[in-house]
Amino acid sequence: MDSKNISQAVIGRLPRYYRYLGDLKDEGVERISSSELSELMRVTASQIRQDFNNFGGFGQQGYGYNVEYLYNEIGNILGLNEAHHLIIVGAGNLGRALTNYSNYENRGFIFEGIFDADKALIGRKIGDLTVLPMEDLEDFIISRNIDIVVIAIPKTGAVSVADRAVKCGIKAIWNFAHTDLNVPEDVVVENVHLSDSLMKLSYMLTQ
Amino acid sequence: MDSKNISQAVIGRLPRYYRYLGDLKDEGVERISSSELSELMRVTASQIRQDFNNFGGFGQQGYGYNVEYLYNEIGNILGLNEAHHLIIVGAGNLGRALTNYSNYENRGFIFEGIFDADKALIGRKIGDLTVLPMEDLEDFIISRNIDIVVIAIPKTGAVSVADRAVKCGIKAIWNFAHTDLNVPEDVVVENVHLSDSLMKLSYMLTQ
DNA sequence: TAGATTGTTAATCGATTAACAATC
DNA sequence: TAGATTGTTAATCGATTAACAATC
Repeated sequence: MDSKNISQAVIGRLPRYYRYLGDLKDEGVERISSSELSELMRVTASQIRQDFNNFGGFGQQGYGYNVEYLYNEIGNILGLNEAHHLIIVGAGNLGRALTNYSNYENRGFIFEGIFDADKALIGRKIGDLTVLPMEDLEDFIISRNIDIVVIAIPKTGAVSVADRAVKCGIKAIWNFAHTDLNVPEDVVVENVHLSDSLMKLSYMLTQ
Repeated sequence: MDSKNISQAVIGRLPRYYRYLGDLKDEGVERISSSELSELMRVTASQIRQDFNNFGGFGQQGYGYNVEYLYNEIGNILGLNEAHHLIIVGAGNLGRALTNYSNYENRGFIFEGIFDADKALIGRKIGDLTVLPMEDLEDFIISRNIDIVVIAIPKTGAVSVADRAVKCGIKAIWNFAHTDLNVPEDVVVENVHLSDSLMKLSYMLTQ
């Protein structure tokens, strides 16, 4: 819960810890040592202990870590105890796929609306949501107190949508468009560049 | 084109260089210096030069880099000049979204088939493809010489699909399931764990 | 208490940045 | 030739691993 500067490397590993600890918890495992977890996750035990100690000690000498406690603590560090209000811009296949994330795994993420520029899609039901027109974006963000905007449209429209959302005071963008977004310092951007990922795969194949 | 060990950090940056160079090329820019590119991409010029020099010199003292030449070279390093044959397992929204990647940006990636366990989906058309039943997986991979399997199903089925595909000799897996896959050393796995990405976003929001 | 395992310091390794000689 | 900018070496910084004293 400390706010000293945690490196990106550490943060990037937290969700994976969270995933493994969740699985262990579901299997009814009560305690685990850094060396057991190390073997399971194929990382060094040193790294595990160092990572956890960035946030203060979660373990106990001679015993190890309590799985459920550690799971919850990491969840808190990740902010999963807080509710986040999202909208999706883009009601194509990708946007629709992402609406599923509200259900099971990530209960803290509440998808409040989905938008599209295509007149043919407006009014269509996608799960509990109804596709809204782009003109409603600003009003909706403000009235519903939206934190996070998911950009699931091609790069041509992405920059302008990001700008509009930023002007309304959103705090974060989950960006699936193949472009980088320039936003003010206090707005967080998490990019998912699928084509970059596919290129990395391609690179590894040529080796 | 060198095969000395290139670090993951460098490889991870190549697609981004490729993206920026592609844009510059499209804008008709002929040459660029590391310091100009540095400003554009917000990384250090030193890093750019170091990165490129992992693969031999692409530039010229006093001039900089030729945009088109550099773009093509990085494309070759990434293996984009070679054809890759893919199938998608999972014809849900995510699987459907991914079929689009064959079209525009990544011409080297040829999506040959899409599979699903859901009887209701089998036979349905998705773009040029027809949804095939899971029983056909092995025959299809072998007869069509498939390199890459895209796993776009929930984690419950993912491990067994990966195993079946590996047995047929596929070389790589693009994994969207929320689980790690254990595969032989010579099979490449590129994970896209969307929920991990969302958790990272959540973490950054709490800071 | 003895054994186990953490928390934490120190050592190593690798990646990034700075500097500059080579050269177009 | 002079100016510009790379390629590359050296310095710095940060992340990972190893080691061990603290302690449950």
